Amino acid sequence: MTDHLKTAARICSIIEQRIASGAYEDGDKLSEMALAEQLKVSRTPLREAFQMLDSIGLVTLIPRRGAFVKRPTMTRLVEMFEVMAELEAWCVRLATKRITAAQRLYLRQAAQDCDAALQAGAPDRYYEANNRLHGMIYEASGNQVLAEETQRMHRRLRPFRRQQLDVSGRLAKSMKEHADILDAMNAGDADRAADLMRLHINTLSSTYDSYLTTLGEHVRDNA
Amino acid sequence: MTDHLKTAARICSIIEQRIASGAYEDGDKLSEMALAEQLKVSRTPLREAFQMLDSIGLVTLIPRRGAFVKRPTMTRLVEMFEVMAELEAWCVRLATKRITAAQRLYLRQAAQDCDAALQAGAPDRYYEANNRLHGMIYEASGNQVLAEETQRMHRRLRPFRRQQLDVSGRLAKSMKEHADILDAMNAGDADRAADLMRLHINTLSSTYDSYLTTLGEHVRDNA
DNA sequence: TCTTTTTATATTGTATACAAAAATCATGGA
DNA sequence: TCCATGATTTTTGTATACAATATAAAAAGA
Repeated sequence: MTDHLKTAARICSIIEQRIASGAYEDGDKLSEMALAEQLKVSRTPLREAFQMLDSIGLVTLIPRRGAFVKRPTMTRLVEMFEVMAELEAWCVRLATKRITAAQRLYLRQAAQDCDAALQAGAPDRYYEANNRLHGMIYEASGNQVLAEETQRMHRRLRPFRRQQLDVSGRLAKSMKEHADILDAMNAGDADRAADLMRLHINTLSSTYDSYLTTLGEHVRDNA
Repeated sequence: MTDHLKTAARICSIIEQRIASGAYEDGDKLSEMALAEQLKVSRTPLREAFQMLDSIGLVTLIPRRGAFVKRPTMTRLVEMFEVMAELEAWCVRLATKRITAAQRLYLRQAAQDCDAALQAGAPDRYYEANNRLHGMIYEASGNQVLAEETQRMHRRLRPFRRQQLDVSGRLAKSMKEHADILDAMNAGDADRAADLMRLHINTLSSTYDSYLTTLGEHVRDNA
């Protein structure tokens, strides 16, 4: 293998997308032999991928029985966003108080890169800069464990994210929200920064609404 | 294998304990062949265990190079407790508003079982009932994802927990704190319940101080 | 003697082989 | 016809084999 970037992770991403896109339905059995042949890998790295998927809650591994698709319901997706919003809000609250001068510079740079990518209409660059901006806030929280957990939750939401161009000026709105959050941070207003972040994540979550249609599910009036 | 309870998890626990106890030092290379022979398993389940340990941050997996022990520093352990405290506080805040009648009953039962085990001087039963109590609060939050993440963090802290009998009336103090938290929940005072939970976790964290000595590390005046 | 290049050894990543358990199918009885 | 029991086939869990890379050791050159 010249992949260098391990096969299991690649397989994991593929199956992830299939689950998110609805190619697999909830409860579907993932046959090792069939998938191994289809994806041109042996069972060993495939089983590794299954474990990854299990750890992010997209499949259920039942001993001696196999891997079964666990497609998140809309309710569960909302719950993931609730957790995400709260984690990020906490990060930004801590970061407001603890951020270093260097981190502040990197953060400003990431925000500028977001802006530039938006102007240039380059969604890939926007995506990268946006991740860098959020990741920098996690780090600036000064709590490495919190940063890792938040990053993990971010990663878990990724497959359900619409990777589309800017529809209805959503990205522009995000930019404005970023600016407001950074302003609150610079002003040292941790509570406001946290509240703004919560709103920001909720705004993002609305872009996942399309998931609902592919799900054919009624939203429970919970959460 | 008649284990039924998968070997990888068992291996994972063993290595976990070795790391926590200081049998392995930070940075130690975990040789697959050597460990496989020592633990009487093949490389396959051993590598599974390595991945588990990687996912809970106790080893670093470097491609084509191997698994290396990543022993948490005291700072990191404190960070884990910070996250734990915040997650549990959030759980109890939500639970105060959302708990069902049935869950309230189970919660009360778990608290009584804690008490009974304490009176009987049965640490194993206390341990089980205590886990049940906390787990019930996670569930009662009504956010399944939050509950899972909190449970996960609880699991991660387990190897660093002193599994000792009641020293200096610590368990009795815990009991009182449980009672106060449940009182606040019953009174519908979410903020107070959350604050009390934070204090409760911080009390628990002090019992991990012994880790410091085995670590031979100076606590940074951070966090 | 020290550095660099080449060769040999050891270790990881992946594929395959084998054993045990589960699922499927078939047969037999009520 | 339906259910139960037993044989057959799949499928999973673990061990091993093989290929590719990294580590070490040795040899050559400065």
